[in-house]
Amino acid sequence: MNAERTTISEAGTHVGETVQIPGWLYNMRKSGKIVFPLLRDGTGVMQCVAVKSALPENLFETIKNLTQESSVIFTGKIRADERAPGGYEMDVENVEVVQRVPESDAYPITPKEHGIEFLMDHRHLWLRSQRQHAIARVRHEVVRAVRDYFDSHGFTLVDTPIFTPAACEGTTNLFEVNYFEDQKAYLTQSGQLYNEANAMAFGKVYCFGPTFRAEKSKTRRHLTEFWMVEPEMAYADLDEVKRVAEELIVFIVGRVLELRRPELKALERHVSKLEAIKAPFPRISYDEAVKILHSKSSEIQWGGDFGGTDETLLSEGYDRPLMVDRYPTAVKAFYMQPDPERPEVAMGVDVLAPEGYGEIIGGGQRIHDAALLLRRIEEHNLPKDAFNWYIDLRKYGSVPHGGFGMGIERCVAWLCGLEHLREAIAFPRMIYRLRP
RNA sequence: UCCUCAGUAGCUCAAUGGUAGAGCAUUCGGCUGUUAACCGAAGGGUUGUAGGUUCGAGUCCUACCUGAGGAGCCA
Repeated sequence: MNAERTTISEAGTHVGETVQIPGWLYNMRKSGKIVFPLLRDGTGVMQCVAVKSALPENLFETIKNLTQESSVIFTGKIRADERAPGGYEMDVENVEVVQRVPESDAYPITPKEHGIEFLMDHRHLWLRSQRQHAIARVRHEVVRAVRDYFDSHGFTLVDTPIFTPAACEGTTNLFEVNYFEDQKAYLTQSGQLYNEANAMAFGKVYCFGPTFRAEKSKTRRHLTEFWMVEPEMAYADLDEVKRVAEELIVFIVGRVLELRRPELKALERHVSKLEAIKAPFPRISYDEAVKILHSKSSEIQWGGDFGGTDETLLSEGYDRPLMVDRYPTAVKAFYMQPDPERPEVAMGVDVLAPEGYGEIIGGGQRIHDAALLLRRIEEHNLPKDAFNWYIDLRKYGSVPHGGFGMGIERCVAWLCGLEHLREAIAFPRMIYRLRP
């Protein structure tokens, strides 16, 4: 039989034709002399129909005795049917069983409920479920939108190293690795410092890759390995950083709404919440944020950083991402440009996603004055020698510049309405989970 | 590192200190339009580990292990 091979997503273009679809058995409902195998092929799930009277005896028995997640190649005629969830069904004419999962070692993830521990232990199989499939496709769309946005706005992709000789910020939250016999290296927690060098070479750059934080955080908002996109722009001030961050988010949300509606529906995401994401985003200062928090009976003191609850309290008053700028210089990184009119606050901005999803973007304007940068490095007790190259950037044609980092998983979790970041990446790495 | 909660059948969960049970999954039987299909039957257990209290512990106590949620820290 030489039927044309196709996919479930393309089945609608083959109505009336006999085609071949390779995939896996997702589930099967049986009713005596008629069975309904659900075929999954990575592009979708399609209900097939096998009728005993229309098939050779042994073929019908083969189909009827298939087990969940067995790999199969179904051949049959595509038919539009209102009763089918996807709109199309296949009347099965033949099946090639590539590998039949034995009953003695049945597929562990059944169509019923499972606990998170079990599912995380079987993450390599859990990815086959429709929900995980939808999340992965939204993530793909987010990544594609990020790249399209920067690629079409004059940014050059210049990726930064994963191995770094020293910390960008503190040293306590870095993963240390042996670098041959006598050296230590650290896994990057941000490409920003190198990004600044790249920005002085190319004007506008971005890097996009995994970052690592050895913080012992055990919450739904933390991973030890996550993906971050970081743009950096020469001749950009804080307002420009905020403008780009806003434009990027609006672009991403628009793309996901345009191309991933079926996935959002599968995730039961309230699309109206995402349709509200339009420029301009509300912009408030840290000072105002503290006042708002006090009015909501938070006990935050001026000078402290926001906790998870504070971020939720702040964002709940808005239907779109909230930009908070001018944090106390003391709680921010050493390279943050102080406000010339109020040196006690820094020209940094955090973007808090709505619905309590917290900080998805952090960034700001960097110090461009060599003397000030040197002073900050000393104040933070950082090893000056390690930063000589970074200080060079202020010696040879220094310009005001800035950028930000956006956490991909937090962005995906927000767009998908996930309760936990661990579902936003295929194989999450968390403090107490390194497998599978 | 700290706080809270939880570990019972392959999975999700019940079980007043007194004979360990149900649903799903699996196997067998029934059903030609099912939508997490349904109906009937069967098999399936060292109750996370080690101690302790008790006539008797899944249940109470101690320690440890594993996991979950949170705090601090952070995207």
